[in-house]
Amino acid sequence: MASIGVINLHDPIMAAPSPKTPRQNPFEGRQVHSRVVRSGFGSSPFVETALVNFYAKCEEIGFARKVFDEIPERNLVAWSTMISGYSKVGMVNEAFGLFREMQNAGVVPDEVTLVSVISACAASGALGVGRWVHAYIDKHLIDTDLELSTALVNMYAKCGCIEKAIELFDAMLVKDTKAWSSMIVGMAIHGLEEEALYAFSRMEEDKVKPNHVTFVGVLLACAHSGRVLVGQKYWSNMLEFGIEPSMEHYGCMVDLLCRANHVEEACAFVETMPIFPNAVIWRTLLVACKKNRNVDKGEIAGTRLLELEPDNAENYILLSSLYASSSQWGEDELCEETNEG
DNA sequence: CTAGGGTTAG
Repeated sequence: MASIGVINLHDPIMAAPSPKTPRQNPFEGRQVHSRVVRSGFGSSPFVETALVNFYAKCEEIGFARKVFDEIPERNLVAWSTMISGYSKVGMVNEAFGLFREMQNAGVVPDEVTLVSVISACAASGALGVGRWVHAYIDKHLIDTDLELSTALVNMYAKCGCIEKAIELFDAMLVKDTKAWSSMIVGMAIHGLEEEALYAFSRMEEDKVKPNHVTFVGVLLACAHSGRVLVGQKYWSNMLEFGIEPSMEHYGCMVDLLCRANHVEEACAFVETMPIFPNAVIWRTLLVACKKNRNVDKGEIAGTRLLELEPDNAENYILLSSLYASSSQWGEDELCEETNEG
């Protein structure tokens, strides 16, 4: 009997620096896949499912499906893996379709399967499906563990039912970082800024450590409610936690400063970014510059924006309205101004 | 005991 030594860690292929996630190295994974098939381990349900999962995580969803389709006896875990893969890459219709196929095949979903289905509902705003799954959970007495509860809270929040999300969240006995984050982000996107910030303070009292997603919610709440100083305080707080700001965090801060009409400060803040600002950041700045009639800064933002998204017609309209807003058009000036450009 | 799950700005 061949040992697992077929996959030899001293082999040149396997000895390459190990990536943090499979996503970063689909190439090596395919080498392993090839070896798996040749070594005869391909018929193990564990190996088959791991391969489906691997390809899905590499966003090679077509390969994942191919391996899945070739599994002779698909069990619950195999179905769940494929549904999860579709859900994660945003192919929600495929996720729903496969969930239906799975039930038609007589495979009964468990809480792990339903987390992926609920997550697909949240991503697509499919409240009807989400409610159906929730009813299914209640009817079949499926264990609503931490992950499933969090998925439900997130789904209701994303689908506009913030009261339902809060109700479920309050009923949870154990809440971890992801549960709190879902709730805080949900409150923030629903304009419940006070509640979001209060939830954050309760989270601290409960000694649950916030992460980068938690701070997206907190900063969002500050931006939406115009709390510039509070937002800046949380920004420092985030850095103290050793959380490296991501594009989303910078986006929230730019939004925070721009909404408060601190345009110059927002521009200066963007200058300090160690990562290249994306189109959302430049667009936020451009809109603020337009509103504050700051053509100089607006032009810079507009130029960067057009470099990043030359095919987005909206950007050209924004930039033209920047010039329009600054020229203070009156009846007499109209001709002069238009002749200039 | 080994294969599947939740949170991220506009």
